Amino acid sequence: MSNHFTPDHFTPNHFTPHAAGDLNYLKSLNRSTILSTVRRYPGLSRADIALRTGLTKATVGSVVNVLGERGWLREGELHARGGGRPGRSLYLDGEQHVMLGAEVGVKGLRVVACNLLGERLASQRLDVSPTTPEETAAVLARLIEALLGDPALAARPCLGLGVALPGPVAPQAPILRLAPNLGWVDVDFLALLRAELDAPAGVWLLDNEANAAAFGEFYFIEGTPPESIAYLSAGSGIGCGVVSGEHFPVIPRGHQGLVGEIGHTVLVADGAPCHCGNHGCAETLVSGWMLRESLGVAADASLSASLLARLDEPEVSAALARAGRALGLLMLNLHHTLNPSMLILGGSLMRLGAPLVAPALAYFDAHQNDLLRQSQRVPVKVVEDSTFTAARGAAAQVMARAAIEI
Amino acid sequence: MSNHFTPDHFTPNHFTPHAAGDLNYLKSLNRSTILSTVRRYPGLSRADIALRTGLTKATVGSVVNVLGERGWLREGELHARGGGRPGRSLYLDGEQHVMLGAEVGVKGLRVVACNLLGERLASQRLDVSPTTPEETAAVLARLIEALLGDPALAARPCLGLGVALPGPVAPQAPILRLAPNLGWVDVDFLALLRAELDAPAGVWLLDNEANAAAFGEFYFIEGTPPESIAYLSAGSGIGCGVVSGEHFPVIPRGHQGLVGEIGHTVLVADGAPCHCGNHGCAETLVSGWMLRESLGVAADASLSASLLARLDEPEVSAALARAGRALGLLMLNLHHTLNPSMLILGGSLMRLGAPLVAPALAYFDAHQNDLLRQSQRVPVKVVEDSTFTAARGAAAQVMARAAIEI
DNA sequence: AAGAGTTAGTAAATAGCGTTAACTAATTCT
DNA sequence: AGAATTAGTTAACGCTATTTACTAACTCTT
Repeated sequence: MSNHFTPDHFTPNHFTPHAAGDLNYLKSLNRSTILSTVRRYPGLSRADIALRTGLTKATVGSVVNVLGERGWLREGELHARGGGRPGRSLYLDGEQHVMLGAEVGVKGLRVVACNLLGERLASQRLDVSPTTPEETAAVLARLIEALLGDPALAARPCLGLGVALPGPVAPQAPILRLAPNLGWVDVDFLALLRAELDAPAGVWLLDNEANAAAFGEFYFIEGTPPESIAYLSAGSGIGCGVVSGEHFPVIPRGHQGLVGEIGHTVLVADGAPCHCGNHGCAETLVSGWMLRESLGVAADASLSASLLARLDEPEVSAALARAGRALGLLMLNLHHTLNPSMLILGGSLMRLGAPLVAPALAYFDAHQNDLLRQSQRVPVKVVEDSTFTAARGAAAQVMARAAIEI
Repeated sequence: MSNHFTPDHFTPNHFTPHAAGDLNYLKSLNRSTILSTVRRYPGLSRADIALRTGLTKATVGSVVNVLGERGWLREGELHARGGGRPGRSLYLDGEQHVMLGAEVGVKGLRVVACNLLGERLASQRLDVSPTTPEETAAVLARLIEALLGDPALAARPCLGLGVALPGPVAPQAPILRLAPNLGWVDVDFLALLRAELDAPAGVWLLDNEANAAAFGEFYFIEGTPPESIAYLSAGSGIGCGVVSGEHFPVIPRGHQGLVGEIGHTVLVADGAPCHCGNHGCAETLVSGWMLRESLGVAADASLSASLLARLDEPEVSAALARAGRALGLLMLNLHHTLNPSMLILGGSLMRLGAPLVAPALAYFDAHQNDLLRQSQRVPVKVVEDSTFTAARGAAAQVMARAAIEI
């Protein structure tokens, strides 16, 4: 029978049947659904899960017990609802498996190890700008080895490794297409990494930084899960990842992996030249590289620290306000094209804080049109420190994939 | 067991498991997969289908035979490939079932009846501008009754009725949210229609015009099926529908049904006022209503006929060229946000022909950036006459839904 | 304090799915 | 005419979730 879990790297959990299914598919579908129900609603009992998923108590019971034996679920306290026999609450087990996640950013490398709850167990960072893909893979490999040096961590079963890169990834194969801010083109980064590293068994995945971050924020979100989110990543460049799907979150990627490349939507016809070869892109109005160039911040200096120290210069504060309004406009356009039910702002530019973010939110609020006003204001969440967000998101993708391959 | 086929009106064929599945689900999944394989590749044999879907010959054979008995499939000629026993080719049966589709447009009403091949068996049109929702429903009901007056048509089993409207539809319920160009707000059009019409049994669906058109163009496309398409509908307003998914085409709608509302992306910060209550939207640069207003075409006159007759006026040809370039820019932005693998241009503005379309295509070609140049140019198809495109698309959605409910 | 009532969870029997393996059918090639 | 090859069907089989009946564990009532 055809395999629903072929390692299309880009569909770590894309459960939409792209093929027919057999009984194994059904089994895996239901096991994953149960697992995701516990992830989204920690503390449910077997009976609660049966009610929510539509499966019978018998099915849920047997699946839950298997997942318990394999270290994915643990039982917790008894419910106290009154009535009859109390249900036993179920949780993802944070003490067994781990996933590794890594990010290659324009300004540094990040590596994390997470448990099934998305909690960071350990992390490593190196604030150097990547050079060639080969050298970067070697450095990242050493960083991962350092992380796995912790014997407590190395003793846990590892589900795999996810890597996030600052550029679109081909939808058909785990290959970086183009990273304008690194100067990389068509890089098979996982192969380079594999040459340097044996370490984690399991799935190896590659994704765009914004997609990875979006996935992680959606997958491990606390409270009532939203239908979908968009993670707007504002750093050296501007990108955006979208995730939706309750049990099997999907990242739309499009034909060339360009879904959410809103930094290169043209806002000024024949405007200022952009790194991408076009003119008047959103990145020419708001982005790390544009602020750096226009305000003269050295490549090796911290953009946020430099600019926050110069806030009294009218030129600087005006530039940040202008960039903030452009960001607000991008947020509006995002809602008329990808229309998420929640917007998360992240990326290194968020460290600039209110001088950038306040004008963005104000513009966004002030320019809602009739279409948007028809329904409740879409919530916006700001992640001030997203140092490990993309790396953790890559780890989340590993978990999602592993969960359907159990 | 929970029902995977709950009439979420907006997921006529959204087969992504949003719930666990039982054996019925599996059965329906495979039956639909086989059906869609025949739709996409007419003339395959049972053995071909088995190879393509991964199902066994035994399963395919039994399912195909049932679908034949129920009037969905018919057998055709024998293959002539040499080798062993020739396979018998299979086709969707165009002689049995019909689906009805309707469109309420700013300039008129359209109704069609299609067979399973998407062929138009009959149609009706009425070139009047809709007034109130109630009156429009009554007029449309009479039009549908007129269509069903044909006894040959009325004798066929009908799968249902799909209706397309010029505005975003709520993702949770079949309700029109807002049609700026009709002045309608929160209209339950299917209920109004039901009050006037008993006629077709089966599924009743409601969708946005661009989504419906996109669905139909994708569902009934000839030749090698693309992974995804975007249908850019340029009429009184500018909208866009996206469809992807080989066996179970999905229309992303987003939280408020605003996916693809690119006509209201802001391209000029604080630009000209738009019907939507904002300023500087794409529709202020290219749209039927904007051309009408700026070039002084009466509301009851045909926009394309009027302007084509005035092409020698420099003001008119310059305005069309300007609008065309804006359309080209929108096409570019579309590729950096929704990134379809094929772009189809439709809508009433296409009747303007080369004076509008040529500048659009030229701009699109000339401004491809490095990201787009990384891969093959995305094909663009122009539908000159899209009178019945949306109505047929609505009918296609009915078929897709019916196919999983067999 | 004991029993009724209620809900959680388990166990065994059952119906239905796709697969497997063996078959028949229909063509071409030698 | 027979071997080889491919298409399609049939019956037995293993596995799935369900159904039905049961046991377990609590609260509430009397």
